[in-house]
Amino acid sequence: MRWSNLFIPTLRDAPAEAEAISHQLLVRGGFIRQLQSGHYSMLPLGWKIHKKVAAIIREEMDAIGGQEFLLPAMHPADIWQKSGRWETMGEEMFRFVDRKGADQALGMTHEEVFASLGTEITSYRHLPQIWYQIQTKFRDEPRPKSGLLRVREFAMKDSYSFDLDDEGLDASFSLHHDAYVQIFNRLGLDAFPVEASSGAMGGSASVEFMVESEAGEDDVARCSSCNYSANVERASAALALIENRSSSGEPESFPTPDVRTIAELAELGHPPEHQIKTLVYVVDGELTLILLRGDHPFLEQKFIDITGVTDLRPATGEEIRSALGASPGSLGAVGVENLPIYADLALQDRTGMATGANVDDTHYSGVDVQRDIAVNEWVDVRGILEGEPCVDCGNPITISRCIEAGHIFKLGRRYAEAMGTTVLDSEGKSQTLTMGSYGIGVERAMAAVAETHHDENGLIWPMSIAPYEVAITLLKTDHTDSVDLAEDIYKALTAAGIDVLLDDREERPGVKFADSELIGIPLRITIGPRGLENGIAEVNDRSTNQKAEISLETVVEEVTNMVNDAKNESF
RNA sequence: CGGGCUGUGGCGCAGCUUGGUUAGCGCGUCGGUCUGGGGGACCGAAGGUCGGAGGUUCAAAUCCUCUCAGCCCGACCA
Repeated sequence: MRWSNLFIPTLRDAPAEAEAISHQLLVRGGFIRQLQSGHYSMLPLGWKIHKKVAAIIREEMDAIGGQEFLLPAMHPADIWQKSGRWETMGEEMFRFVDRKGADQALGMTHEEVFASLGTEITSYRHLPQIWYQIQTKFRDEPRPKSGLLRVREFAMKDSYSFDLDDEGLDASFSLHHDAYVQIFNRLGLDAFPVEASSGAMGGSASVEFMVESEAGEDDVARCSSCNYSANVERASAALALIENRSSSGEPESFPTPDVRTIAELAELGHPPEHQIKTLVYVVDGELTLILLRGDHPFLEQKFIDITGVTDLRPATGEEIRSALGASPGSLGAVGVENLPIYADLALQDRTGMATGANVDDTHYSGVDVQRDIAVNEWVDVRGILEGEPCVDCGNPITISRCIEAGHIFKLGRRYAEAMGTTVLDSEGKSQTLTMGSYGIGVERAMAAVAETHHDENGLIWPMSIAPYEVAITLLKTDHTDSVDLAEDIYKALTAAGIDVLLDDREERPGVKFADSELIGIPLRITIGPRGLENGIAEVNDRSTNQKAEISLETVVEEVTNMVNDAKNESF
């Protein structure tokens, strides 16, 4: 294409509201524009990348036997009511009523619809099936942010596997796992799999594909030496050994006026690791105590995943006072018998602990957890800390910020059961299918690439998804020989199947260089009188900043090879 | 939902405290001249309901009230 005919509205300054670097560069480069918070228009340049990302995903899904569908974005309420998610999805699902008075929703994901279609699989002989689509999802996010990273309307590749048994599901899951590795590799994303929480999707296991980036929203714990990696929402760590302090025969109360926090109690000679933190939550409507070591944060997601509760919120001050008779700061579980008590595993066998006495301004010391507290259930609900020992090998854990680029789930039979997705097995008996679901957000993948592939001059797209593979920068538009040469090279490269952008605008060279770097075209051929005289063209590599002077005789062939090499490199 | 910030041509901003000609500046855009290997110079021009509504006032971008939108932090989130 000729740049002079294209709509590529580049900006010198990023809009003030853009903070994430991917957001700034995608707007400045003329790839996207915001319509409203969380909704972006794809401009021609952005849409070209979008299509290339989607094409890679399609190739890899097809390669594992996936079949492409396209399902409606708008759903009747009843399929969501069948799975129970009409209620549980809450405000995140866009809902409205049509003219007939029927409840409608905009699809945030498609387990229900695909599982319904799956009822037409009638025999085990037709299994396994892998079905997918690349389609628009709508989610009323409480806070869209960072440009394309978290939006309310986006294209998602979502796929769904149907199998008879767990072995089949494992196989389908593993195929997706490998396909995802391949997809992210081809996108130029350094994504790694981590154990994840399944959240609202439910199911037995899930793996997220993470790309390390400050712009991300997840924290991932990784072992510095072995392969252990997990989202902190479910990560575990071994405990560094702590010597128990001795306990006397029974807890002793002592006055603690104005002591409200772990830190304040620590000043009185009770370090955080020798304290019990008592949290009061309302769990599915029931007031509940959750105990942790003083220095350990509580991770609600781990609690939800372990207990399977659906509704969890901190208790209010009044609720706490009426149940325990004291205010936060002096709470404890010693002697509490009428409330359920969950305790973190780190408190097991601990003695000589300090905790609130359920009397304002009073604490206990010498608490023996086993002896003095009626723990109903021991659970791993603490957030792990940087540097703690790995559960597998004992080496220190590091925690890093990541973008969740993909997430794959073993769903089990939950949705198939709700939708009646059954087949007859080899013995003629009806069996409910087991499902997996697997997602990649297309725009988020673009943003993740932008977030990790840029320099001070702009974006640096990998060859595999670059909007144009080669830019021809024509320095002097009134120099006939240059124009003719640029046209010839443009035609020859295009004929060789290369995506070429001919910058034939009547702009000064500096503007053209700056623009081609901003929009991140991987290779640039510079054509000008000076090179012409010497029979050479200058070829610049955007990622390495290397320049080569190549004879005009061979430049088409060499650039073609460079493009194809770069495309194959990431396979 | 809680906290903070911001809305003035396509983009970035000033003006607001202390109300007062025709609302400025840079970038970009259009026409022209000179230029031409890293966002060039000069001349000329177009483009603005100052987010919206109401109010105070002789007079409102500026003061008051309400409201809408956007961004950031938190909560929340496949």
